[in-house]
Amino acid sequence: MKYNPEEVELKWQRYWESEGLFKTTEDNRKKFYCLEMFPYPSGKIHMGHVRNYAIGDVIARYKRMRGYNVLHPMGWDAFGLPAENAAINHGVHPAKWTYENIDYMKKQLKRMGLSYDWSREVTTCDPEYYRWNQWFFLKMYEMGLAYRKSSHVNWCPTCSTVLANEQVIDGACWRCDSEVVQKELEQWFLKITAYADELLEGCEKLKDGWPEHVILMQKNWIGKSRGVEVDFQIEGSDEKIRIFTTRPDTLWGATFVCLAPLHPMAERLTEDKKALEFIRSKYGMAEEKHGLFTGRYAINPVNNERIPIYVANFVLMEYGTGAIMSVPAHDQRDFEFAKLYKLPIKVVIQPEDGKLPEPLEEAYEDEGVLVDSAQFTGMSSPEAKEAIIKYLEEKGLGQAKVNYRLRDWGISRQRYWGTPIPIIYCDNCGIVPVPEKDLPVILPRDVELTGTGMSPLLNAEDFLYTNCPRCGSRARRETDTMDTFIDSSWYFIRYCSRKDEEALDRPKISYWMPVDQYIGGVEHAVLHLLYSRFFTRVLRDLGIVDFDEPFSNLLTQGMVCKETLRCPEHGWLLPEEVEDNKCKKCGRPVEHGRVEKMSKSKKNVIDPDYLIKRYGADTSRLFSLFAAPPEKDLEWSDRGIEGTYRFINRLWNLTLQRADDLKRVKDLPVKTNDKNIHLFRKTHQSIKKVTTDIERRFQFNTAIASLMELYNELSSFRADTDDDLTVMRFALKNLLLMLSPFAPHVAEELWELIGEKPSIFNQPWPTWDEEAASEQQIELVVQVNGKVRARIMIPVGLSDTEIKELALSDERVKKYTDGKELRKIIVVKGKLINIVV
RNA sequence: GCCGGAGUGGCGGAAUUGGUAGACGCAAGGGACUUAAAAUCCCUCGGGGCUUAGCUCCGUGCCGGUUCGAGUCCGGCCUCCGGCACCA
Repeated sequence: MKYNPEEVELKWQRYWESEGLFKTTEDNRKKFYCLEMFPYPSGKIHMGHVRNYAIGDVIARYKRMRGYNVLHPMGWDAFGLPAENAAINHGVHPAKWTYENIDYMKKQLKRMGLSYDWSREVTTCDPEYYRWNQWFFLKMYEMGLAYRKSSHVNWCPTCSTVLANEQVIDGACWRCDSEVVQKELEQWFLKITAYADELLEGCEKLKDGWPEHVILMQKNWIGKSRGVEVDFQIEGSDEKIRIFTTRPDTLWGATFVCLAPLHPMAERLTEDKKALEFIRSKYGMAEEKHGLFTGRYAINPVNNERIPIYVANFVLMEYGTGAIMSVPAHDQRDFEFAKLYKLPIKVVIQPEDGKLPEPLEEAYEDEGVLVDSAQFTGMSSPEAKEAIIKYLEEKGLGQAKVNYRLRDWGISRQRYWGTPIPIIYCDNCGIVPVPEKDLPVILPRDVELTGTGMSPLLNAEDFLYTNCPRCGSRARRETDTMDTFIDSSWYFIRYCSRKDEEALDRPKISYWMPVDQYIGGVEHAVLHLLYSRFFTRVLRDLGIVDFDEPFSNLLTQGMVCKETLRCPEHGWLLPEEVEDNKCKKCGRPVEHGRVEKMSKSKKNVIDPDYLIKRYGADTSRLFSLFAAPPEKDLEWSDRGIEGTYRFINRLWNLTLQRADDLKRVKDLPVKTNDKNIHLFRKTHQSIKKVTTDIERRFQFNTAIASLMELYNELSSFRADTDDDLTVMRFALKNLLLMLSPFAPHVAEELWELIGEKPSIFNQPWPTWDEEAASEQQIELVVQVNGKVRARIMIPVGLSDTEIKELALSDERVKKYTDGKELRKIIVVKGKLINIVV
């Protein structure tokens, strides 16, 4: 019988479903929560999903066999802009588009044979899901964590809508390419900065379970820095300018003060409003520096020097106090600004070894020794920082201060396809939160999506107008919807109970949470993970959860990449548009580009549907796990998947050939002999290798390699006696057990074929016997002066002296040692001996 | 610019704490089977040299160091990939 993946896979998928094998409930076993980042239902799954979910499924199935009660859910990150664009471009309602995509993608995931408990499926655009977004928002509003503030946003004048930062490409709108302007708009914010320090400190707890670089990115994003705020008196005024600096050791080198263009004092101090307007228009443009002298001076509080006050486009209003002291000698930005406007540059830090050149060619930003700094002259930078902060505090001139680069999270979106923000604006009562009993505030279906105006909800009158919950008079609803990152900030908690159960079931949450293993792309290393960590802490403060960190372990998988093909005339090409290395359309030679992340625009994609049809789910999964370790990028290879397919076929054919014999014989124990002991030992070695490879950072590629080795041993084994067959049965059973998390369907089928009862997933993971795995003889490597000169087989357990004697008496070794003085002999147990002459 | 990560055969990748570099797979070459092809199976497979059943030298981006011994540790460079990018 020929291996027919589709037949085998559908058979077992039906079996698993009818047995309810992956339905999970709480019990007294040790739990394991295995979670993969849920997809956006964009239409079809792509190879990145295949890889992500294959990795997660191996872990879930493996942990299950190790006796854990495994929670392995799946759902849909279903709100978002593409649905709205589909509506605008193709006239299909976002809801219809989204739910149809979900249907299709769910079929695809089921066809992959993933071990999900679908009864917990989450769909974020479902009112029963997003009502909780609204509930959390109301709670945060009560806690003072949600507030409304006017802020500057990216605005596309052509589309007349707000753009997220990632939708601004080189200062232009991603959709229509027109120049993006800054506009002031009232927006809702969540006070994530209230948790800045906690989120930073929490990184320590993640050290064991998260990749170092992700923790680092989180830390950088939070960006804690210690410094001091200092007041500079404005000459001829009672007012002071408060600046923030992390370099109080350079205070004596300040030669001017700069205000952010939007600093309230910039307006007051500047006469030339036109010039100020110009500087404001250059705000945030990193390429060029622009400044405007206000005509006023400030007094440096430490030396009473009179220094000019500028407005500068590079000074950020959002960070620190929105004003800085400028020390051009020791800050490159200030240096460039000083050069541009011919301002003095005053050196107050000298490097420990040597002297700075005069004139300076660039700022000296490193630490050093203070000069020309009154009583602090001669101190080192770190020591001076402390001393000067103390001095400023004592004199009442300044105060130590910690700043974060993390900003509060702006969650308002002028879009339709998202969670309505549950707020009502009443002319009498002002901002009124929607009462909890009125949740969910349902997103109306019947709206017109044109893509050019403001939020379509502004035209949905039934939605827009309501009565004020406080005074009953006619009032308006908030028409902005929430950032979709809200949806994904707590979905892992919703999975803890089934769809038809209570959403925030505390005992269930405390049983399953935190997530033991989270798996997803590194593109979410900052935002999604940070927001989830923030939400978890808010939920903790609400008494809903009893832990701080939602994800104990994180695996960030690499991208799936493929070579790009390009015709000089027709652009990117699909493989089938190429023949004999030439473009089919024009016959020009094809350029083989770099190996890049698969993307539709570059046409270097592989369609999972095609793969599964051609090779089956098992081969597709196995290859994506074998081709590279999970956290590294995976390079697609057509030949590679053929090889994986051949492996499964070989295993299939071998099992079928011997199935009758193997069914006939008993399981172990058996008396091993010189011939079959190799296979017996190899099996134990393989169990050890595969288990440690999975346990130790999920090295599935090498685990699969050892399964192939075991297969190779098995296929070259000639079973002559029943004892031989028993050993063979033992080897094959273990091979199938170990293969089952990787290629579940074929493992299940072959398991049944050799007379075992399904399901293989109710079997425990095999264990190895250290003694049975150890070799009787080892190959000893003999080095002379570090070079390999001989390899000799020796029995295990010899003493160092015996090993030395054996090594020194070897002819090949003698050649190098004869007549020479032995200086030192190093013996590495069980491996190697190095003779130094 | 700053902060990370990586660089190993023709290719994807192995190599546990410093201890046999190249596991496993792919490609390639040779052979068996076949009327033939595909599929399958077997053998070879980092490079050079020699007196070629063997022996020997070189070899993990480059230069240096530590060590009996370095792909692995240390210092300095080069290239590629990712993140942040005026955060004072």
